[in-house]
Amino acid sequence: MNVTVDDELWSAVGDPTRRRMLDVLLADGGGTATTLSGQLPVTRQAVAKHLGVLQRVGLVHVTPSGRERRYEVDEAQLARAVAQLSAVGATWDARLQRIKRIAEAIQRGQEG
Amino acid sequence: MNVTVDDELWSAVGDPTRRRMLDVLLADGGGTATTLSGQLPVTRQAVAKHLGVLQRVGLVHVTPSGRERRYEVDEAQLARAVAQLSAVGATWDARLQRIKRIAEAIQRGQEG
DNA sequence: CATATGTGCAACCGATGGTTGCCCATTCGG
DNA sequence: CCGAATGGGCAACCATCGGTTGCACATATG
Repeated sequence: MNVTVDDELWSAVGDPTRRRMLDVLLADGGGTATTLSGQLPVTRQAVAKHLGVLQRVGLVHVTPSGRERRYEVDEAQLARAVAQLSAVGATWDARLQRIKRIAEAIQRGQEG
Repeated sequence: MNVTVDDELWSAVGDPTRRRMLDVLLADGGGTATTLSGQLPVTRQAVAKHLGVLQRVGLVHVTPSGRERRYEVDEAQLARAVAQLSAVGATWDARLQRIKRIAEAIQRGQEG
């Protein structure tokens, strides 16, 4: 019954800036720290740190080319992250449903 | 097409300890800072801070009774949080699907 | 009334997200 | 070929946050 989420993966997508970075990367099909920072309200260095985090958990992979380092989303890993999000959501949903059923049962008992 | 998630609500459920707290609260139907800290690997004070965060975003509400302060999950707000989680998941899913379709189209073009 | 128990508040610590500043590498133009 | 422009890495620094300890305060309870 434990939620048992991979906290690393979750906290990687837990940061708002990182979520937006993933968004931009998905929309543009990849990018560099510099191009990303141009589309986000943070500096290149901040973006670089986030890219490091995303890379460590495998959500992006990097391809050096000349003096650039192009980052792209690892689709399989992002799919895993999505699965975990919905797993937690499903767990809570189930508990809320159960509580609702119990509450209704109690009400029926009091009415009857 | 922006993800437009309520960052406050997301980051509230983004913390692993807070997720576990919500879990315990749902399982037990509520609790105090002291009872919660007994079921979690953190001190009462840490739990109290987290309860403050959860209360500020409306995920729990408190009922003072004597010297105790009993906290319970606000089911409607948790349902909202769940909805947001699945919304982000759905967005990413959709983008991954689109990328997949494009990739297949390119491959067909190269083959043909 | 005295003591045990539940909370709150404050100081402190380490990790993290963010910044600025500087230096190195590669590319590009005269 | 050499110098400027551009992309990137590294380090110092700051604020916030999750966590701790310590202490003071309020309320039950003997």
